[in-house]
Amino acid sequence: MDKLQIHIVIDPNLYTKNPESSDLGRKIVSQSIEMINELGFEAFTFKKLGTQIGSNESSIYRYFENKHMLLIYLTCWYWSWIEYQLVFATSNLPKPHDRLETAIHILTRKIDIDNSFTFINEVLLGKIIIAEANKAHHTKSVAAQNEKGYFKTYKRVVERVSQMVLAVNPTYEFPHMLISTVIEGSHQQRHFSEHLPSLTDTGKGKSPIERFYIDLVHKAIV
Amino acid sequence: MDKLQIHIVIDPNLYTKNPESSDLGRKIVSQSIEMINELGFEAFTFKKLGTQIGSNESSIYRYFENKHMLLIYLTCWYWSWIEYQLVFATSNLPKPHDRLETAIHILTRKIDIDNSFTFINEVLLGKIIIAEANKAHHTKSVAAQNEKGYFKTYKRVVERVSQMVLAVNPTYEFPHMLISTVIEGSHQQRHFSEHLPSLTDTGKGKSPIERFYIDLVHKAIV
DNA sequence: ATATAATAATAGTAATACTATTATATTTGC
DNA sequence: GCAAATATAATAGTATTACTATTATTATAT
Repeated sequence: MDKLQIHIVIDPNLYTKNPESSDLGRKIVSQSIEMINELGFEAFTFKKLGTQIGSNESSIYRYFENKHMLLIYLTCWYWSWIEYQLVFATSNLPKPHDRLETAIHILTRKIDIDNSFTFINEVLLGKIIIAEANKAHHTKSVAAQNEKGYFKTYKRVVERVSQMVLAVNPTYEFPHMLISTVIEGSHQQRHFSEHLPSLTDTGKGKSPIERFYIDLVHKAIV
Repeated sequence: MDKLQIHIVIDPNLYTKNPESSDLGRKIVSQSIEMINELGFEAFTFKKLGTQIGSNESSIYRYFENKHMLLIYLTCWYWSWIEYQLVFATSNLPKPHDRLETAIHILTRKIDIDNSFTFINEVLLGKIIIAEANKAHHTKSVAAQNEKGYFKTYKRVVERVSQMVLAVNPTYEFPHMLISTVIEGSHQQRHFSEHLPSLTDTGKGKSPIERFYIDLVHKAIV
């Protein structure tokens, strides 16, 4: 059977020229994911990327204003992808409790490859989000203009799941804090479990991170 | 009455020359805190700092290998300071539950000035930790060598409070994840509440962040 | 008063993050 | 099939960064 081909639409403010519109553009995106993973975001440059994909630094600038915007583009893609999974996976669940548990599962689980999207390696992208995404948050200059556009998808994800929390318990006072804590926390835990295991309790049974957060949310809102 | 003067000792591996040993050194530390706040860590350079304190770029290099090490120094100072408060505030509390609640309070509360430490502005330093500290975590190059030294204090804080969790409930499975989630989460929430309020539930009553996390921990480990 | 250490001034380098200009392909419209 | 438009590549250049090295000056300690 044919694969379901879905298309994630990205806010045009995040790029100068749509990278999906050409071969070079797609190469820029897919190879940048690889390279940011290998080198880290600091050491990653458009010059190196150009060399890697057999193209020129200046050509990359026609797609993205700078490497920060590229990171924002990637982050935005990631959250749109998560949102899609969220909506898809919860669409047929009538019970609020099941819906919420499924949502938390999606937010906290280990990322797997999704063949619906050809030129993006979701596993590597997930690692970038975990390791580097706060750099997008915390850049003073970028903030002003792009905060709105960039955070739109992320906010929507938090909002959606917060609504699921309220569906389970309409009187719970802190749904947004709970969900953003879960999202950021689970990313942090995955990062720690690789680099600083003593800050986690990994190794305890299977999928401890998911179990921890599902348990946490459940107890919090009862 | 005289102020209690306490001295926070920092691992000598984190500096080339002890900044507390000279006037210039103290100026470097205190002014860097101001400047990183104003400019953000990216835009902050030793050259600018030198100009600001009427000294030379190259003189600053005699104290810190580079600006990343300075950030690590500051972060380390911060966690040592938190640890000191933690130990101090819980020292006379016999009941495990009170000890834990006090600890969570210290980890999540808004930072206030502490006159025991003359040349460091804790409020601004706290903002730096919230806004910029993950940059210290997530730099691939720095990681290898300095992770150990740098994370020592942070880990100790997590470990201490995790022990308090276990004192309340010895069977709780995820004490480290819980505490590191609380620490990172509360920082994130303070950042969001200033810049992206829709990701939080600020405005709901007084000290919502503290209340949220105290409630969360309490329910989690019951 | 001299030796030692700390700081400041100056200069220089390699790399980064771009911008601008021009040349060369490639696509598309007619 | 050819001109016009567009996309890409090559080259060069600039300001800034993150340093290092060298030398000069100042303060301090003995």
